[in-house]
Amino acid sequence: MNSGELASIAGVTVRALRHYHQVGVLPEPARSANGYRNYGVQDLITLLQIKRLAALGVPLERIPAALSAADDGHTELLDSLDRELEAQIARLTAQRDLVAQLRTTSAALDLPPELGPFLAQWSSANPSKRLAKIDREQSILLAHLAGAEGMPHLVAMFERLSDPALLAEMATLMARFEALGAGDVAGEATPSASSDAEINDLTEAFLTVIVPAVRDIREAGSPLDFTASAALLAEHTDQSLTVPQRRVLAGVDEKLEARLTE
Amino acid sequence: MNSGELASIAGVTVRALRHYHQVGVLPEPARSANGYRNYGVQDLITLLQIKRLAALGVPLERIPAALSAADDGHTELLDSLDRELEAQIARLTAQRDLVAQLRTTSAALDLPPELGPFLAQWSSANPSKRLAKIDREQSILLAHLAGAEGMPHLVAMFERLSDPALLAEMATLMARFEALGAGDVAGEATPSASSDAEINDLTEAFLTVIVPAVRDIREAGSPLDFTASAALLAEHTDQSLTVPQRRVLAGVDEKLEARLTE
DNA sequence: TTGCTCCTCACGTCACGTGAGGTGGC
DNA sequence: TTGCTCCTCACGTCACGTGAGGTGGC
Repeated sequence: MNSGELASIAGVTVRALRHYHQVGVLPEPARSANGYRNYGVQDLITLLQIKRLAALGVPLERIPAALSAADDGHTELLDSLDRELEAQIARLTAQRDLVAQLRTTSAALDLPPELGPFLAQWSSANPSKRLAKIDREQSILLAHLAGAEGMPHLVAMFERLSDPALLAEMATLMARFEALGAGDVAGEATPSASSDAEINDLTEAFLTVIVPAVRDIREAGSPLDFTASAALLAEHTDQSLTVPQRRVLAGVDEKLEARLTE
Repeated sequence: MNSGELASIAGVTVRALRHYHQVGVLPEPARSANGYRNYGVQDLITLLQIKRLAALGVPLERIPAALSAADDGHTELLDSLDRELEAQIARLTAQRDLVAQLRTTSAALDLPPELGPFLAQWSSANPSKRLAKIDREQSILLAHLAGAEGMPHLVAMFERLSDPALLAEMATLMARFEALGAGDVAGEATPSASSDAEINDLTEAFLTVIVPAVRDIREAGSPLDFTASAALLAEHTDQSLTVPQRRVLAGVDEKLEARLTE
């Protein structure tokens, strides 16, 4: 039997035979005068044994030991294979569940499925692509910073912010916000055309709308604390917003605490 | 943020960052004067997006396209991920079922689980290690040659051969067979001490015991046909048996057909 | 000076797949 | 001479892990 015959009888490729020789699970047979390998039945048997063990998930390296071991000494090997397979299946099943969840909610892939619906809702209420993107990126950051333990609390927060009345009010405010200095993104380049009056007005409007929600969230006693990551979050909004928009945000930030305790 | 900071915030290794740069999913950031990479929040966001898509099973190569695609254009991607995961889980589950089957029957790993119990039974009836090994190897060959379609018929054959009465008779015959020329394995080296009379006696005894079983198997109309592989199977027994043992087998082979039609 | 972080190669992983380039056999 | 099989390198796969060897920063 030469390589081709053995391979086709056993149902493997010739390259696989070579590989088995290389790693030492299948002994090199004698050669014919022309250099062709000359296999015997024993090689076929060994090859079939290799195939069977490999199909069970035994790594090639461990096959020689497994084959020469006493017939009943395989308990340990089978146990470890089973554990390994169980773990792999669990991982893949979790992945598939995630995929299924994303399919049913048809939300963005790059944020946690729990938050997807909120973001979808917000962006449909607020047609600005730019602001929607900022929201999504901010959510990605918040979700990661909150961690798995913080997720339920983050969800609770997002739920409060999705109050229909609040959303309705936010929609008009966001339109005004979007209109603020549209054009000069992330740079002091052109001094904005927006008047200080509009900036102040908008700041106050935001505060009015937001304060009750923030109050509720505070009172819920969420353990979430992003102060350690405030710099990161600030860097993000700074990069993404126009100068007048940043002024509004800064104003809201500055006055929020005072308004909350009023 | 330098590499170490970004990596620890995002929960990846620094080497992973380098890899993402190399394959182009994460842009190279600017460098500080000392050559250190200087990352920003955008890099963190991108990194978190990469982690999330990778966790879904999206290959790195496809991540940039997935991230820049329209939010709702992911149906196709999710479908293919789901199919892929389903197939993988099915494969692993089949493997695990196999492992479980081998654990409960605690049979040899290198033969099909369906045949394991028969071999275990035979080898316990016949304590010769050498003969048991030959049986096992022969079974491995037969199982492969029969293929998946032939397995049920092979099992039926093995079942018939496991008839308790037949096994009891075979046990004593196999002891005599094993005693035949023990010592000169697979070579004409020492002319065997076994008498021609014992060889003839044993041949006849085997025929008497085997003929009814073979008759039943023939009548069952099994579609199995190993004549195409007869040379392979013969090579195997020739290699594994002593000269007098081979004489017995040859005798059985020669006279079997005639006895069947008597 | 010591310890820590950063940097750039570059090989290893696992079981082969896939050419590249060359030589016997019918 | 042509087509087929065999042979030996040797690189590629996928997402990084793991040193090796060298240089700034506190």
